[in-house]
Amino acid sequence: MNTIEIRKGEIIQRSGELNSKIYNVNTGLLRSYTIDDKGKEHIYQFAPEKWMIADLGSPEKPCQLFIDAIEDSSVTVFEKDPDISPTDKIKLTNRMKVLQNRIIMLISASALDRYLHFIETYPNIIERVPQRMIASYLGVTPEALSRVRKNL
Amino acid sequence: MNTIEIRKGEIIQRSGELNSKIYNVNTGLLRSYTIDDKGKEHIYQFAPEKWMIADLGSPEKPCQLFIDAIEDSSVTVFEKDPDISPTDKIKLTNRMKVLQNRIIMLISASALDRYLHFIETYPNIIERVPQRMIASYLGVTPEALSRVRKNL
DNA sequence: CTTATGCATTGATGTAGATCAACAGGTAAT
DNA sequence: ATTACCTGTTGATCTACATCAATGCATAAG
Repeated sequence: MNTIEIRKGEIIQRSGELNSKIYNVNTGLLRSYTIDDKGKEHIYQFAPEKWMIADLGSPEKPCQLFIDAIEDSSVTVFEKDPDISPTDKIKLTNRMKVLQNRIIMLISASALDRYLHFIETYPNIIERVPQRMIASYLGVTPEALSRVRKNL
Repeated sequence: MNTIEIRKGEIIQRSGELNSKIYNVNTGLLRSYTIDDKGKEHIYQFAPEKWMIADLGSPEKPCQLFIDAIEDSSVTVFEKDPDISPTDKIKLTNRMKVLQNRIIMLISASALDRYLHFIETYPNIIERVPQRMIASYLGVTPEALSRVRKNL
């Protein structure tokens, strides 16, 4: 468990690598994402201050997510430890709530509704992230998001 | 922590209710789902033997998921306890891996690919569940899934 | 047997969002 | 200042999937 500085654009985990770390963001902003066979990025998660970010696969298996910094960041690195603290437990639960909501949005809501839900859930992130990344997170194209926004 | 029997079709949790329970399936098959404003179901999770199922929102807030039994089932009921055992921790981690994969599928894969991924991940569930429920899980209509299957 | 209910399939048509392409402003590098 | 790059926007077209509606086929109920 140590703290490291990551500069904007720096990749700290690549798809296919082995990795047993969980990152806790102190300052800045990270993201995790996949790159599909057409070279297209699909963002899985944003992690601003106080959020955890990791590929949750088994430590001995190659992970499927890239993680990099959208802003210069300071993160604390943990091992994927079977022993977790009560605080981390709460975070884990919160994280799962987010996943739950997101899946529901993805299977049931239009691009517009997903966007509205997003700005409600992450009001602070919108200004810090390029629009195309939000589109990626929402599972739509940047063009589609631009058109959604045009209609307020 | 006690064990209860649930008959096929029985609803053990409704959207809007307060609920602080986590269900561990011993035998049978449960599902959780939402119903949108058009009355359409969107399945969030299937839970066969040895799986956990719950709405992970705060215990004091109304939950958003329905949970019912697709088959006669026997389930063990737990409180959403901040203290979890190492075994449960592993289950929780597995659960999050599933969520991760599912989100990636939803934001990046076609109906066909999602279906292929599904039968790979849950080969045993396909035969036990009506096709329209799988469609719901995949976030497509039954008609669309039927057409996907027609092309092998 | 007859009727009813639920599921899968098929066809016709509609539409949200993808794709492709061009263009405009902003910022960084030379 | 000039070039290059990146992001967002807008338009034209395409397509995957939704929607609506009808049909067949089971199993269950009278």
